[in-house]
Amino acid sequence: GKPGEYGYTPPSTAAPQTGPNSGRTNFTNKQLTELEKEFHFNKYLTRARRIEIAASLGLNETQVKIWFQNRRMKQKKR
Amino acid sequence: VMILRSRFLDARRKRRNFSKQATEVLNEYFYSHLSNPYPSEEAKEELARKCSITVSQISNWFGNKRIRYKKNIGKAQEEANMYAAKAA
DNA sequence: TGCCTATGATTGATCGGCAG
DNA sequence: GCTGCCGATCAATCATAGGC
Repeated sequence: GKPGEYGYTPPSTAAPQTGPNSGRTNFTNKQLTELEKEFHFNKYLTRARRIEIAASLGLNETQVKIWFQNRRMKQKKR
Repeated sequence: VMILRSRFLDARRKRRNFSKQATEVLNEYFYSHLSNPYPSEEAKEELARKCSITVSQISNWFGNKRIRYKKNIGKAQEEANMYAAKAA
């Protein structure tokens, strides 16, 4: 979702490219387990490590990058 | 779909509704700032004290309220008028 | 007791702003 | 000029609470 000016936002009419929501990724349990394991080892990823993780889990770099970003924010919240 | 929701078995899922007084305070703030229902960090802290809940819970409440209000502008109008009258 | 709606929490992804 | 991160938010969804 995109944050923005408060007001009515018409539902997106974009056709789902793949799966229920083309926009939201549904990570598998295995992917989450591996990402979590990596996070406990390193809170930040280097470009090289990110590419490695993404490839091994069948995800793209952006998904891995965003996951770590959200994970850090989650940890900070508690 | 067999997506293991085991991760959702998080204890935090065992929520409890906020007190009626807390909801009153939150709704009063929301409807009196309807044109820009985004409380500052300071405002959130004050609301958190008044409602005896955490700042994160205040953020969650406003996040849910903003989205759900927009999806029901018509139905929520009644609630909006109620709090507008209360404010006046 | 069962079902449906209300509601708090979670999370992948986006937006604006800042730093390198 | 471009990329990553932070903080806040969005939007969809989950799971339970509450009402009938």
